[in-house]
Amino acid sequence: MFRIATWNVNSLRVRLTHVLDWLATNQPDVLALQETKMTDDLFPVQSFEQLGYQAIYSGQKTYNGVALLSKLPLQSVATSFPGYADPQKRVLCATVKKIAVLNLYIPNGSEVGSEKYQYKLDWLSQLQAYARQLLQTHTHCILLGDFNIAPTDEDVHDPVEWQGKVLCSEQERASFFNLIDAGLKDCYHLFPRQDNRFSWWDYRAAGFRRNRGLRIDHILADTALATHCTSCRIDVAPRKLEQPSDHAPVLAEFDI
DNA sequence: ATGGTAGTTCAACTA
Repeated sequence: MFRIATWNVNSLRVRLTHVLDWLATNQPDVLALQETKMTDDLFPVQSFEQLGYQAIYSGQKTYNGVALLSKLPLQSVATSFPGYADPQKRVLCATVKKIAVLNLYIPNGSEVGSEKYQYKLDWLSQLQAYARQLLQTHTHCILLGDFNIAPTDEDVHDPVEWQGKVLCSEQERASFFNLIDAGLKDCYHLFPRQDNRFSWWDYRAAGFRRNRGLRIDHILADTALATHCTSCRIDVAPRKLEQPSDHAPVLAEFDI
């Protein structure tokens, strides 16, 4: 059995006890974190070691930052797409059990047509190339993280309100399905959909209380590995705690 | 038509 999860924690400093509690309860083999918002010298390595997790991380001050926590040995780490120099720390790749695990914090994009949106599209085209490379060079691949893309209207609380907006625009969605077409499955879709189950809710305007959410955090597995997936669920429990992240963790299980 | 909150950092930015 292999259990892997993703969680945008929106500051690991603030969310450390939430993450430690969640690890202790759910016992994933691997947890991918996004938006750690801390430099590597401040990463709380020992807190995770005490729970039996090795940590690798690529962080920066104030923004972004990704990490992988693992009970199993991690190998061949990469912290960027080859040939794409990005000062923003959004990528962390390692192999676990001969699976290439790619932890992603895809840019938000701010607003359709903005400079940040163009950066997102450029970044996504870099991801396309790297994902294809990984799929060719590794028997198994898992891409997971905060994709900042709601793939279809089913993933949006109010598709009319969100139509054409960032996270839902045609170009972003096309890029997501282009990635799927490279040979990946959205593990969430391998099981009956939990109605109106989202992974992110805006802190503003009581987004969570009103379930005004989007499903933008994903776990994708290569088609062969996907046949071994036995569950994939969004865990909203941590979103109900005091001082929660605006994202909920997503957890998938494989019988390998 | 554009606010609402949260985190980092301490005025303004990102989400």
